[in-house]
Amino acid sequence: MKKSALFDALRAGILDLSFPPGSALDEAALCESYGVSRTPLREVLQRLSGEGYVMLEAHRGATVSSMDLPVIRSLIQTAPMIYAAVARLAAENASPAGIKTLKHVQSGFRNADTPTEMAMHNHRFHEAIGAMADSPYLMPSLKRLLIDHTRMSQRFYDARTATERKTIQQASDQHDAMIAAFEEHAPAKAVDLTLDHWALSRDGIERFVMPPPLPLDPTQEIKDAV
Amino acid sequence: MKKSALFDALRAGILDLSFPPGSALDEAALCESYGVSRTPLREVLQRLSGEGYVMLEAHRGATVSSMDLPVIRSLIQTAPMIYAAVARLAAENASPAGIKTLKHVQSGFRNADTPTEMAMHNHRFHEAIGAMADSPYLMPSLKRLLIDHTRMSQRFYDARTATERKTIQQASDQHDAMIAAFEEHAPAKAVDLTLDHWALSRDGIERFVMPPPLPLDPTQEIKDAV
DNA sequence: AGTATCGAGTTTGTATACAAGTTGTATTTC
DNA sequence: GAAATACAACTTGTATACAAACTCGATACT
Repeated sequence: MKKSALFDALRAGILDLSFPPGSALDEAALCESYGVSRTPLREVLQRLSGEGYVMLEAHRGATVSSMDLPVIRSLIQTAPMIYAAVARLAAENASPAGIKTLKHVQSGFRNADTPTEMAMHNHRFHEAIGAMADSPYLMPSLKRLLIDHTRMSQRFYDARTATERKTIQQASDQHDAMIAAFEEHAPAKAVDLTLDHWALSRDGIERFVMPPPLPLDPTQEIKDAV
Repeated sequence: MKKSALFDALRAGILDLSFPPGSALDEAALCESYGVSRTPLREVLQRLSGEGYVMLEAHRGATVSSMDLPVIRSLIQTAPMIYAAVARLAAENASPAGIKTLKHVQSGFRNADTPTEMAMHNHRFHEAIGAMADSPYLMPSLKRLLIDHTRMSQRFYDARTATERKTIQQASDQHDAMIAAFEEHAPAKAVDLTLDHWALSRDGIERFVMPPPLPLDPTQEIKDAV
């Protein structure tokens, strides 16, 4: 069980940006802090690489997958299509068991109180939709998508203004509506809701990519940037 | 380089069905025959598992991913959508370099003389389209799809009748037409051609899933089934 | 006779030692 | 003083030995 704990820890750390995109992962240090030897650690890194969390280059170690501009462009271009396709299948294949886990995850999402926790529950929510869609071929893309989407939405859930809090509430309501659409096997409705949900999320991504401009006073600027 | 050779060998063996779906892969035996120790072999298996070639269960070793009926249903349901999406992006993002490799792979496809070689070149052809589409989020699904599609199309390229040979010729012509559509940045055209191409392939899959009925004589039937 | 339990044998998982490769620094040369 | 090369330190890759888990057959019990 030690190995899976290590896997989950690294995965969570990458998703919540404690391991920043592009940063190098030191084998020795990770072995030390998780108390495993290099063999299982390396197997974990291989798995993480297979799922798109890290990049593995020969003789050069592991680095957290980057999130540069072309990647973000790709995400915005591809995400709605994949989410919509998954939603359609989920509505078609919805099972009582699937709906139940979905409701459970969603209640966890509603009760979350830190931005990171919200982002993680949102991740699980959409992963659960993928599981219900039950398509071994779409799942890999969905998972890949969710990695970057979750990383970018860290800012989304860090609500600072009343407007932002309202937006989050809106996203949560959309989750509920989506569950209802799945439950009544309404693919078209599920797709529409999913696209609305995506549109909402897009704004958060834009805030992540283009943060508010720094103050014009240079000394202030340096202080804020740290 | 030994490790990547091992990876390619296993990958090719799985795609051409020399390792049948569902069969177990013995670590010791593979180490023996490829002359590597278990550590790199296991890393290769991890990678293959990440890409969907094998299933890895704890304390239970690696098995070649199966191709049971639900999976095939999923494939038929999902494939056209993914292929179409990839084709659209490929047409939009087509680059001279991408077109060049596509033409190269296609000439290899035309000159292939065994069913396996044809299936492999077809695999590479569609992988090259995926590369040109340049979407890190669609690629994983495309690759997953191609694994099973290639395994199922082994029968497709094993032409026994004049009709079957004609069908293969038709598929090859479609490849050429698709390249042309990419080259002139015509997404709609590329999508249409891709869907036609898929329709053709579907018949081959049906022949794979539902082989011609066995003779009615029971003794004959048992002999053939072995 | 059927089922449950124990144990030998086999297979998988982990740790560690060693080999090979890469990076960065220092020294030498132009 | 700048550039190139060689060396040293460090990081990654591989082999092997050992530990843990599972399988399957034999024996005992219901």
